[in-house]
Amino acid sequence: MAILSVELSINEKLYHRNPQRTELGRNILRHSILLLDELGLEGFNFRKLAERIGSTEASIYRYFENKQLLLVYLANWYWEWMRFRIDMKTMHISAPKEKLRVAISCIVDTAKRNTHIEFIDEDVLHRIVVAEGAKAYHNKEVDAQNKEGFFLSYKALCNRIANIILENNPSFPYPRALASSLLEMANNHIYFAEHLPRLTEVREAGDKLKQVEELLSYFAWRLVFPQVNGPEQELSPLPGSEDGQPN
Amino acid sequence: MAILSVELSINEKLYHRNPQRTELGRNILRHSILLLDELGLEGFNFRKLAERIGSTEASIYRYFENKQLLLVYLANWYWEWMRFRIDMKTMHISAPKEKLRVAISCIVDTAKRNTHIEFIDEDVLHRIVVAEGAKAYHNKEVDAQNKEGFFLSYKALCNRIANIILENNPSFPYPRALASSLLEMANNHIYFAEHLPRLTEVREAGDKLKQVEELLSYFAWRLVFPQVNGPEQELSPLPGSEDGQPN
DNA sequence: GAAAATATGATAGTTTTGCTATCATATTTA
DNA sequence: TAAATATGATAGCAAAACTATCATATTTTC
Repeated sequence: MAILSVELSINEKLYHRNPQRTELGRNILRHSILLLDELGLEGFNFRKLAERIGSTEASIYRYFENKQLLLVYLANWYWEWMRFRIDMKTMHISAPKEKLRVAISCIVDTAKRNTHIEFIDEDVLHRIVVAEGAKAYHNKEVDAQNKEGFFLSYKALCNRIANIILENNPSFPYPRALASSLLEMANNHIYFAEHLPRLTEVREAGDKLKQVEELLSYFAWRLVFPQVNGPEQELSPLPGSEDGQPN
Repeated sequence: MAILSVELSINEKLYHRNPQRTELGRNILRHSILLLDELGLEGFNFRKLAERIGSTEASIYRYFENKQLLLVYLANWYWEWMRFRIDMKTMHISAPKEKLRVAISCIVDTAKRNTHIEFIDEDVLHRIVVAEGAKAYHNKEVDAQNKEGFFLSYKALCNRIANIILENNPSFPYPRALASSLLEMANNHIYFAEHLPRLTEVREAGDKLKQVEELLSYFAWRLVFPQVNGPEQELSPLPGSEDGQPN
């Protein structure tokens, strides 16, 4: 379990002052993650965050223009981190199928990290991305923000996964669409299992992340290799258990 | 082109006063859709809406508790409307494949309506659902709101589609997950094509909705009928055109 | 058709959010 | 040691997110 001191590179236009470089900045990152998790984006604001870390609103505004951009920053951090993990874990693999399997396990975040970054709680950040991530790009400023490169990390991540898909099937017609759909599905089904279980077969009980991984594998395999049935081992990931849940 | 005067039934807990029943209520619905489309959820508020329709903030609060619940109301309206369309258009069909094809065309909203409701601009509402729909359930109150039944329409819709999937393949292990994923994918890929085109193969040019329909069909067919290739006609919906778009 | 109930508008006010400005002081860097 | 930079303290403002009250329509009911 190494301590990663390498700074992830995040688009500089996302902040006024680089939060990874100062004590206050790292405090803002650490506690914004915790507070966003507690309150949700709508309940969260810079005043509460300042209070929590014993600083002032004005100081926080010196780092981030507003909470939406802080969210975009955190999302970028997550996307960069996921791409880094995928690269790390697929680098030495040559078999395309195994690469795809590993990528999917990174997407659902089951590929347990052997690295930690002191000021980012990755599990809590994962929850935030699951619950609030889509809000990073669902707003009226998307086009302007996209022009500034705020979503380059997401696109690079998507592209990385799309390439692995193409390595498996060079004539697959929708590599990017499948990649982005796998990314979105991972978040959605984790969220649905917890809050709107009627929208998915993934169950809160047991290892939810493992189930999501199986779901994504099932989809990816059937789509990318139309005649085959699954990532070597399983044929039908989930027994069609009659659900007893009412919600 | 009939005028539908039937009131869609929306969970009564979503409003204080039924907006479909009064002139002001219908004005709120009509103009909230237009204004949400213009400003996005974050830029939208009841003051601006009141100004737009020549009423007052207080009057609008007599109908809806806040803008988030108004959004949930509109989303419910959309879900109910989609389910109604699917039922209408599949009712007389007995072939499961054809049912699924029709359902998908309803999901992406290409199944052009032959009905209109005077105070709802369905095309604009569709844009709102695409851009803001996910915010209806991504908030800290989901669990409480779910308990109140605010998402019953979405679940019923998802269930409807899941049943059509099962009619096509009774042993398909993820009918609900596929149904909700198709619903989410429809919105996402329309949005991506417009704002983040690197995340999808769907192109802004040409008939975007038709392309999304082909994408969803491709996915659904490969998943539900693993040996077959598409909804009768096409084998490979999109030629792998090298993309010249930079975003 | 009068009385009662209900809906709207007008106005005002409260609290919270989102954000900017200024100044003093601490800390770092040159 | 001087200069630059970062933070904290404080203040303030405009807008958002409501709530309350009262007068006047309008509708409903008896």
